[in-house]
Amino acid sequence: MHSPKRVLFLDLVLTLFRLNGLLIAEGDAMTKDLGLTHARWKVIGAIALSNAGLTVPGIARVLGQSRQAVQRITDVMVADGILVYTDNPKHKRSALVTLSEQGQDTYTLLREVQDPWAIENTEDIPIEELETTLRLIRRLIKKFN
Amino acid sequence: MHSPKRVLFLDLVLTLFRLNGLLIAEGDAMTKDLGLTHARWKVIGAIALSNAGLTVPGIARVLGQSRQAVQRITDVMVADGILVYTDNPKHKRSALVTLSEQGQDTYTLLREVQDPWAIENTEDIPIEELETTLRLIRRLIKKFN
DNA sequence: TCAATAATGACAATATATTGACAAATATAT
DNA sequence: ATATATTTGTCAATATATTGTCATTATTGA
Repeated sequence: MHSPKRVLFLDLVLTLFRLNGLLIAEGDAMTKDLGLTHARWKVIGAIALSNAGLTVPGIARVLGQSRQAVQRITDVMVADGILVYTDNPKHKRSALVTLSEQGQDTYTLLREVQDPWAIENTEDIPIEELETTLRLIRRLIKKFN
Repeated sequence: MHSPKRVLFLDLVLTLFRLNGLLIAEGDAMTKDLGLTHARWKVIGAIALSNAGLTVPGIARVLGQSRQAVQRITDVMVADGILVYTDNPKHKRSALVTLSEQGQDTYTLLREVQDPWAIENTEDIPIEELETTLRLIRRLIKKFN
């Protein structure tokens, strides 16, 4: 029994792996001069895109990574003065991770390269397709959570 | 100036990172009993989905990874008897990576869990949305290649 | 309320991946 | 053809990520 949907989906999964790698490479190239690595700009991006504050495990969930991996990199970034652990009213031990002043400066610089990049690469893509894709990705995330 | 497309895209990127992690977790859970890790089933999947043969750098390109990382894991898998390096008529040094008999058996077992998984998780998703998404992802890959 | 369950920080061991470098093979352009 | 650029295998150093464990804190359900 042939199921084109099955093949489509497995193809999509493989393609997502590939895009994931390419996006990381794009980001690394983009942030080379800012002294960032993908482990770092991912964390900064996750914090920046969050409305409420994020804890270390929260960042890990957003990024689809283990909390230990995120903890490791946030510890280094706090030591480097890019991030700050701030009191979390909802949890005694699990601090909120926020951008320090220096971190905000870094984020500003990041935006200066990231925004044109985002605009340039979506120029020829209809907004409806972006929305359909984002909705589908979110739907899959919900399944796998 | 607000650009909803820019935000949409950055959101999509972050969401893709997350799905990437969840897909790896899904695959690892699915293949736990087969003695596979994501580094391994990704390689098997890439080979299986390729029509022509794949070299180590070819697999790396498909997976969006460094060729060195793939070389490392294929070396181990060859030592374990899952993969075989076979003559590449098009290149003197760069062998084609193929499944051994044992590797094909493993792939059969993989399919037995992967297929139902793929079917189950696309049941409620219209094929048009899958196609739109796959097309968009491919379009992005082309940009970043 | 309070017992059971889940989430979290911390630490360690291991696996996986990137980056850089070099020589050999291949592809490209002129 | 042939010089130039790219690709590839290999090795090494380093960065990043996962997995497992345990004590502590939060959350949930009865």
